Amino acid sequence: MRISEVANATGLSVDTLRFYEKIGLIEPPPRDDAGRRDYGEEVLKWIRFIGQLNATGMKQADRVRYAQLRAAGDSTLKARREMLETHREAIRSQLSTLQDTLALMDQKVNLYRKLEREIEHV
Amino acid sequence: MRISEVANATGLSVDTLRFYEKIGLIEPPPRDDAGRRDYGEEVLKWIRFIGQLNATGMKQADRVRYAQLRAAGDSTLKARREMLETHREAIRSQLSTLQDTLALMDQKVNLYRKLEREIEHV
DNA sequence: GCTTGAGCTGGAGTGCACTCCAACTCGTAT
DNA sequence: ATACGAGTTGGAGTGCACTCCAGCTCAAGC
Repeated sequence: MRISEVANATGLSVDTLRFYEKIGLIEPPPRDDAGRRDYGEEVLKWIRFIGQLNATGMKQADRVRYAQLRAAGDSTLKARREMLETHREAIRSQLSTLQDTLALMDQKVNLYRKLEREIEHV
Repeated sequence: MRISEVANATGLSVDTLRFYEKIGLIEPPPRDDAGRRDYGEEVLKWIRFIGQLNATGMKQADRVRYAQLRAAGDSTLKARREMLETHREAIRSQLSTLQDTLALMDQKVNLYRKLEREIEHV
């Protein structure tokens, strides 16, 4: 796959893909005869995964660290698991913040509706 | 209340409080005889609220817009309610991303534990 | 009356995560 | 043969949300 195809398939820009490679978040893919990046299919799964880590608030430095552990092979399984467990806790705490705030939004929206009706009736 | 007390009570820094005032997120409080900011208690509630909007991903520009509507009084009730409803939807979508990713973390952690055991037994 | 500490202002600096640019090389279509 | 589009590099620029700084004033304690 060429870089533009990966961009299309993932929603990342071509520039972001090269940037991710530069910082070590994506393994440098092999090149074709013209020197162009030639990605394998498996990169799509990886990009989706780091996208999920991103969307759930993992810092870039940590994603890079995870990527490097992954690239280093089986000896880093424990370290990777520990990172995921830490992130899992971060997600749990975000979930509870979001749930609290969702309840607050519901409450405020109802209050505002009520106030809007009262003002209308003046 | 003086600015350092507000900082202490909210966890924001003194600089951030002044910055929030500069961009219109906090109403300029009255000053004492020496020209120092003299905050009322109600600012704490407001800061906690904007902190929740922040923690749930509302952009600064939108929080400022909400603050300005609030400062403008009752005629903006509808606009504020609509902002909160929009944000409520954003929260719902974040919740589902987080839940999906939490499930994925659980799955991966279990897989990693399994692999660690297998490698240990070699 | 002098030091210390908190607060003040306007403006510069920081860190993160991209995003864009100039100047170049290839491969394909006309 | 040439024009065009997609790709390449190294490096500069952007936007967000703070964070820090210099140089100042003021109030309270010794």
